[in-house]
Amino acid sequence: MDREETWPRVSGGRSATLKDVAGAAGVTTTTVARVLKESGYVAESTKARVLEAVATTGYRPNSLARSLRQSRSHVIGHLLKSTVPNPFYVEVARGAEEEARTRGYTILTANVQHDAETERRAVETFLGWRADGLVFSTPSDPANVEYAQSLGVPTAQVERPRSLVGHRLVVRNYPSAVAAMRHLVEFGHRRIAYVGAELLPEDGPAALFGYVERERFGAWRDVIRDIGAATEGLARFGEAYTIDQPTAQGHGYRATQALLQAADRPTAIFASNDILAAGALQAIHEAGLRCPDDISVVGFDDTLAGFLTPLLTSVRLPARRLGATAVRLVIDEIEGKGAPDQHLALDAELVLRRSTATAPTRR
Amino acid sequence: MDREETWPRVSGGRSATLKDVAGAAGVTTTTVARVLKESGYVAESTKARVLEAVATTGYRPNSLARSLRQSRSHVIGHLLKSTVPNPFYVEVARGAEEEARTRGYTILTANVQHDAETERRAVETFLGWRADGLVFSTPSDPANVEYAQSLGVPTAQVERPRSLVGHRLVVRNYPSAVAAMRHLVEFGHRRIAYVGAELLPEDGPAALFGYVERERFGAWRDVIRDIGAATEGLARFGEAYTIDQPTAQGHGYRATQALLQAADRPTAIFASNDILAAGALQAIHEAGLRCPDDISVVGFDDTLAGFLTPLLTSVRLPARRLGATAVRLVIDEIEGKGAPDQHLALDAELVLRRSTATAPTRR
DNA sequence: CTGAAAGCGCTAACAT
DNA sequence: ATGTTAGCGCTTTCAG
Repeated sequence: MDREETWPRVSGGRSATLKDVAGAAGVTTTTVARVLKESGYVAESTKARVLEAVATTGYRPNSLARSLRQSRSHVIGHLLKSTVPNPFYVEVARGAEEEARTRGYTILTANVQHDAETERRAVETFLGWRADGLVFSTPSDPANVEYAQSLGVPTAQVERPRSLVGHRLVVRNYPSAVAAMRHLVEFGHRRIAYVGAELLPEDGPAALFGYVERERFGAWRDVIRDIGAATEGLARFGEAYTIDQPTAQGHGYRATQALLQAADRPTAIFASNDILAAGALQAIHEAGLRCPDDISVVGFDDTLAGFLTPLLTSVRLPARRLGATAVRLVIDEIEGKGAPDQHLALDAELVLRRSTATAPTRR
Repeated sequence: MDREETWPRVSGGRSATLKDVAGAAGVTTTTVARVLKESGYVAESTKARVLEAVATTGYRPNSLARSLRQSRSHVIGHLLKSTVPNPFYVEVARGAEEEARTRGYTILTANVQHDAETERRAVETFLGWRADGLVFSTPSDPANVEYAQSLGVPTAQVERPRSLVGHRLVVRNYPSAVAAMRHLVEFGHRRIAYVGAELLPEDGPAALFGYVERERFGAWRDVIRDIGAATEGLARFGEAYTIDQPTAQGHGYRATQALLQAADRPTAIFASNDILAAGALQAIHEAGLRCPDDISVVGFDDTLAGFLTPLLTSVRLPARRLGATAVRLVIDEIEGKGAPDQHLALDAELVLRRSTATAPTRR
């Protein structure tokens, strides 16, 4: 009587079931279900009694039972290649979760590193939970996508598709990369280096996902050609997403170091992601040069840009929308609306900051 | 006969059940279950037949049905406050998933921003799926932790607990913060500024989670006192985890700007996280000064350190272990091993890089 | 407007 | 060494 507060619960520690609610309200489980789903005719008086019973018993629907009965889990499995530290994927995950929530779905996430085997196990786990759909951001092995798809489970591949089956969502890198290059050209730069990831062959298995690097590099090459400038020795390829743990230095740093030692060094660097650009800034600083006074730098992805010195001009990817759209396509397919195997391209956007400026006059 | 390959499946598109396997093997579901669980006696010959049937039908256990039947989902809900961009939480998530996987559990993740209401909804979702335990990294509202706990669901709070119930995992910030300060002192610094988050009152609701900032600040204050140096005007508090979107500038930048304008400016800055340190480096650069020649900087968390110029000396948090340990404590409690309400503290580690050097001789 | 009954796929106690 | 049976909590006909 004088107890402070008590959580509504069924005695015994187990949580209340429909039956408990029905018992408390003096009706059957069918009626309770009708009230909760707001479907079918229920007398106002019984409805009130049921609602009260729901409150006092602390009833919470059991998603397990519902999913089993309906053969529909309302679960979307999300395989995230969360290359640490990449805020891009965090944003993709957020977009995915928001979209899923508004549509009454739950997202199950698995952080897959670069590994095909871990990815396969994650797919198995998701299918074990009878996930209604799968989102790969991004896939490690096309076989895993095709496996799910062959089982009739809708899939979407985000940013770097590896298979032609299921939905594919890509980023239109080329226009914004061209914009970044033109931005440099407008500042009078003609000697612009490219520091990026290794290009993958246009045919063969890498054809699909290699488009990212090809578009970024293509923009560099095309603009350089347009202005009739030189390219020799100015394109440097290497491992783009990791940095050595002990030295904290990677391809961006080393490539820039090499570029700066050349007799005719570039006045600007176009890096194919922010991690590489960060390395470029470190090398520039160590060489006793200043960005953007001596050399301009643009990055890509806009992940680290706001934290670097100087603030980095970069291209922002539509991460959140990528995640949300992937989930939307998958749910639409699950629910029988919308065409399968859609292929969408989303736009990126150049964000101007402080790392670009007028090219220094010729030494 | 000449079909290339066919995915093992039961006709009709639905996935195979125990019954399908049993039918194919000419036994009952019980026997199949026994073979799959490797428990009880099964004749070698039947075992072989069953295994073959499993393969040809493409049987995959239904976790939904199993969980419902056992009243144990083997699911851990993980509420992640993924303040973008914070690789710390990504690492916590990885640690949690690895531990869960090795113990046969699945992690359900929800990215909760700073929001108590979103967190509450996520808890509801997890409980709807009958999660066996919950990990808060970190909680937004103590009521949500207490709610789960009151329902008999084991919880763990990571890094910044807000409630005294359930397991709590904290980081021992003080010793490594002192180490960072002593490192500066050994380089001859005496005028060391503190740039950090607002301190929270030691009593009241913030007492619990405010320890992080109090320990970091306390280390600064204690070492400064030990060496008998000045503190006036050298501690700057503000919003520590976000930066303005348009200007990409935050407290770290502005506080440092102010410190540098003072007549007797500090020779070193102790920032209470890497985001603040990044801002400090930006301000130092813009003021025409050089780090570490003119001014040294140390950060905390080691999230951005490897990407900054110069490479930042910072304190690394045991993120992965935090996630793994939280999951371990929760699972142990679920399985009835290990004490409830444990309170563990994990150590952090100073990582020396390039942003600290000998103090400049007095101007 | 409400109830009875079957069954989603699995497990576990109890036979045989 | 294998089978029978009941039931986890819910939804969904089908009756009334």
